[in-house]
Amino acid sequence: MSYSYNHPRPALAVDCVIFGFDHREEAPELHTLCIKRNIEPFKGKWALPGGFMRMNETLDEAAARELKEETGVEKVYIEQLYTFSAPDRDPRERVVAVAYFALVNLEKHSLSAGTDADAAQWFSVSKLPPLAFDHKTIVKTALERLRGKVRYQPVGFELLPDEFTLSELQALYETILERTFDKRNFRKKIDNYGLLVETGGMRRGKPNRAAKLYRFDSKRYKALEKHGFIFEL
Amino acid sequence: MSYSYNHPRPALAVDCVIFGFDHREEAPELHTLCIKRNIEPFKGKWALPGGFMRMNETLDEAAARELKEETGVEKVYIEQLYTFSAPDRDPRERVVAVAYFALVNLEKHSLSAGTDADAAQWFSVSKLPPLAFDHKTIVKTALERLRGKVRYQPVGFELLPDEFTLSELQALYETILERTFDKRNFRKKIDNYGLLVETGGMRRGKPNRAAKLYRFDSKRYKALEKHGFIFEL
DNA sequence: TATAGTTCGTGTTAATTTTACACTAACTTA
DNA sequence: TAAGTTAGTGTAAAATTAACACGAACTATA
Repeated sequence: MSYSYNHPRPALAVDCVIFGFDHREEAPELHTLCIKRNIEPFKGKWALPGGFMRMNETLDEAAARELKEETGVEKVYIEQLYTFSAPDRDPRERVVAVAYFALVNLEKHSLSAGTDADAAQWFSVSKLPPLAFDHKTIVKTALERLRGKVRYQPVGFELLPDEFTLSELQALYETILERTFDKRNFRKKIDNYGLLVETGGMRRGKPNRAAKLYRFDSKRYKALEKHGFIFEL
Repeated sequence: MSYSYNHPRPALAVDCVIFGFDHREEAPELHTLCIKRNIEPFKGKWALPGGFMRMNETLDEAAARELKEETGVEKVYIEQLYTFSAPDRDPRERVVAVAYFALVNLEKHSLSAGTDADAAQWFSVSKLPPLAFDHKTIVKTALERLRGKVRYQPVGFELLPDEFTLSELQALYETILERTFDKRNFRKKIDNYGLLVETGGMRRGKPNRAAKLYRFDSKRYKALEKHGFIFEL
């Protein structure tokens, strides 16, 4: 058994992989929000936002807090990803990191003009800069989890604005899963689940036919989920 | 950013949910291996095997070590499950627990006659005794993960002996997923994947027709997996 | 104000996959 | 040798998925 409360202890940090998606891009991509470190170690390098857990908060709370403190992002979808514990992942001393991943609508959370571009920046996941610590591994793990998750849980909507078009939704799935879908078949499937509601609005502003706007009916999903319904794309 | 290495720190423990399955039972059930605590807190209560991470090992290593030390189980399938951090989950002081789940063949790991039944015992997951700390929550989380995982990754085989019959495999899936499968359809599907190899042996000893023995072809699975193949039940 | 350019929205058919379903074979025990 | 039990096998109907093309609606600009 050997429980003892007097072992030396690692520091315990949380790090957040924040995925953002901008449906307005022509060739949309997943993005991740990185922070430029202003202290050692890895001073000046890009890193995932994060920090140490406090003794009066849970890890979930610590992740949400760091997210807000470092990037202003709050009230978004966030879930625990994995705990990383390579003994040398921090060059100074032992730090175990509990990684989280968050999904945000990049449009809503695009960095305001006044923001110091040196402090925080979105990078497309295919063109990440070198990252501090083992953060590259963390991002990779988060991507794999997102790809797995998106197929059987409707989390993709978290990456879109509240109102979105079916084409935007399709582009999102095509981006994440790196494949294409047939437009009519995709719509048929989404339609059948009955999880989308027309808002009445239209997406205008582009030189082509306007598209209907929908929102995700999360109440209905929760109800269906209880009866064993499984979303699957 | 606010990285600092001088915060107060929680203790960091690992706990293991060990799932075992005995194909010889008439109404087979999933089991979990519990340890009786011989020190405070929760002295005398059942708990998941676990202990503190050491400064020179990873969490994976700590989990494997505790598993072996406390139950003798080694070289089995094990993966990180989730990190639990409720501030009051340990009545003494702050302890964050990284939970793992392991899958073992209960037959191979049944407690040898000499073992002190007071020290370690298998419980069917539907009849768990009260558990120390938040270990009940951990088991519940592990079960959910196992149910989700088993459907799209061939981990079920880890719960069976190296050689098993198709009926045993079917009973395993029916037990975990709490549903039944049609015998012919089940076999057809498994057959199509081409992941089972006849060993030539037969399961004898029961007063009925002997059944062919198979083993899981993990090499073939790994090869297929690389090309995007997804096992799905 | 007409035309070119672009995305939106829609239905049918064939192919594939999934489901439902029942009997004989093989072995053991009495 | 008969009774009891599990092993092993195929086919047809139903449901799901995949393939495929064109008119509608909107904007910009000629």
